[in-house]
Amino acid sequence: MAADLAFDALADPVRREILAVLAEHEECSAGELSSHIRRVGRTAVSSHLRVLRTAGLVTERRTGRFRYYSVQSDGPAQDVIRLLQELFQGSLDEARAAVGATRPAAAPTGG
Amino acid sequence: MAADLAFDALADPVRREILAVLAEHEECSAGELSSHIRRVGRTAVSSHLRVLRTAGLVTERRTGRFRYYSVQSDGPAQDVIRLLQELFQGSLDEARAAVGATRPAAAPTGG
DNA sequence: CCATCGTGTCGACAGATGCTGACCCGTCGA
DNA sequence: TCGACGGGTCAGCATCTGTCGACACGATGG
Repeated sequence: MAADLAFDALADPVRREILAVLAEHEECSAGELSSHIRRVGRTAVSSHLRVLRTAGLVTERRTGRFRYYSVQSDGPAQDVIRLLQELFQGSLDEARAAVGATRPAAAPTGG
Repeated sequence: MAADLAFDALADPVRREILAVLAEHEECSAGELSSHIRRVGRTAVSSHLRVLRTAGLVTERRTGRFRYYSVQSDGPAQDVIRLLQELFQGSLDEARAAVGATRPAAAPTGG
């Protein structure tokens, strides 16, 4: 299950920090990211970025010699959230129906 | 943040399996749990149970020489779900209002 | 009281993971 | 073409974590 990779990727605090930075700035280059994440070096950030990409939690956009990363909301991330809701809010059908939008990709909303 | 422990606890597939069993059976003794989780021994299950308890994802109820475990939906589990929604569905105000009881970013109880 | 059962905990070991410095590749500017 | 810069990858090292076997402890039953 793709969610496996995602859960694993989300377990690391540095990776969650990267995700948080990305969530705020919409899009960041690898260098910008490592500037924000001062607790570890550029190499480490690069490694984490790879893990996040493999897990399908972020997407990469290459432009010239820069690589811009951004959060990928649809896909594994949604699987994780849904799985968690099933586990901890097992009878939240109503809530899920209410939020409706929790549907994965295939939506007209550009990503 | 309490969610840190929870994220860490959720990263292990065996622990997620334990949670899944608990979600289905409502409540299980340690022995029952290790019967369902055949992939690892009783000792390992016990260790995982400790991690899950420390993370606040399950609760223990002692009766005689048995210990019954069950999912603890409120607490860290909700923090995790909320954090994930902020990260990946940043503008889910409507959804949060629908499921109710959730506060917007601004970090609630300092923790 | 003693045997047995249900469980948690300890010590040891193997495999996984994160961090860093060094190195290689591709792009941009002179 | 050459140098500078952005950025990924590799090898090495320290540490963490999962798993198991053995053992300790409280509870139940004869």
